[in-house]
Amino acid sequence: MASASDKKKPGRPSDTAKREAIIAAAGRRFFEEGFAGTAIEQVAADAGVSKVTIYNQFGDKRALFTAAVTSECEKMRGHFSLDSAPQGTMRERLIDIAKAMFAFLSRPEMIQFERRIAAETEHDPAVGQAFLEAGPWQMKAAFGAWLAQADAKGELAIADPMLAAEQFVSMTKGMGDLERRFGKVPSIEATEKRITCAVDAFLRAYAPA
Amino acid sequence: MASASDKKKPGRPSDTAKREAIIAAAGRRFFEEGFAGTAIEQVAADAGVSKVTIYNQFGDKRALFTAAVTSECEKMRGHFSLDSAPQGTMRERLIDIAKAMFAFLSRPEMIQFERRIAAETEHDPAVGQAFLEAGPWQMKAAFGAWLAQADAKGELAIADPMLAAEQFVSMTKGMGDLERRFGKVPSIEATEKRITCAVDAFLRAYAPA
DNA sequence: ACAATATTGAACGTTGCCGTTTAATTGAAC
DNA sequence: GTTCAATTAAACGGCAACGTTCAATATTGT
Repeated sequence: MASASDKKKPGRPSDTAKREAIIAAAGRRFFEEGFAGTAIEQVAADAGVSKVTIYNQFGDKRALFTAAVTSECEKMRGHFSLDSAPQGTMRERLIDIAKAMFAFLSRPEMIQFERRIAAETEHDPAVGQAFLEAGPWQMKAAFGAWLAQADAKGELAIADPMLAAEQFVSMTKGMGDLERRFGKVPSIEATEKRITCAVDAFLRAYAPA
Repeated sequence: MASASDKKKPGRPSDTAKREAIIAAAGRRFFEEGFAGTAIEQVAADAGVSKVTIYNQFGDKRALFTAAVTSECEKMRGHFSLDSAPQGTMRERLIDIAKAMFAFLSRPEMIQFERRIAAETEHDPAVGQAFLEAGPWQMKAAFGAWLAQADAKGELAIADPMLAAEQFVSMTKGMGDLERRFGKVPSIEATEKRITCAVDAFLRAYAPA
């Protein structure tokens, strides 16, 4: 039986390459200039596309925005993995994980993206929800499971892994990402120190008996 | 000798009450709708003032924005104090402080303000800098001093109080303020548990020998 | 009273931008 | 080649908003 997707529409098909170019250009503009500050004609120019094509494919400025957001969220989904460095002592492994996390989270594009999503959440809560599900919550679940496994193996003594995961991530970030969000780039040394001290504090708090 | 401020300009003086009303209205609009999304005529209407008055007093839309930001930062400056509950055990005191901090930081106006400042920092780094100095950095210094005092009295064993202050604040916030920034309001119970567990972890990590 | 400045309401020019329309072209499928 | 739909450039209507100008009025110091 032929499914609905088998129905080949007659005529010229829409150019998917252009569609992707549009979404990419829209993301760049939206996450840099904001929603109200972005002109669709500028997006069209960036994508090398006519403005009418955008309206034909997305219909609306807000629809284009949500398309850009969901695209970015999909790119983010599962982008962070914990398979880095399963070797070494627990302290070394935690430091590696913390470094990878911090590096992933403090990329300029990520900071930019978070800023805009947060600002836009006020008018469209669904945007914030989508981001939370695609990013932070997935990361928390993955790392929480990792900690639960460490607890089961007796390498750590953690009663509530999900909460400990939050504490760990929060401590490694410290005020670092906050400062970044407000324009100050922390030095390498400060970041290193922050991470190692956070790991040490975490280990003192959750060392097995 | 007469200073420059003694020079009284002839003619009608500018109405300071109106000026404050303008700044207040501008803050409300800017921090709710964003810079690009705010219409000066709307600000004028909110403040019960003519649009020309705004341009006479501030000259520019961006100047009005920075005036609103600095005003808000001044209101924030020193608004948070640590004199709450100097009684009780260390655990009780820390819990009280953490609750006060979290309550202060997760007020809707504060979340809104942070969102907009972060978004605007991209185009005007001075805005982010001003916010950091008026808010987070002052708070960190105050609480760091508090921890150093506790260390001196032997109630805690903290080598680097400033860094420990970051860790404490970060843990008590956990993902709470992040979720708030993206639209999810955490439940009272979750917040309470997060705070007490953070305090306990902090005490395990920094208990005196 | 007078001079000097503030404030106001209204209107204006300009710009930017959303969303639509039109006519013409291009490209794929049959 | 025909047919159907996507794409394009250009132009338009309309709207919102910035910033300015102007004449009239209000408010203060001398």
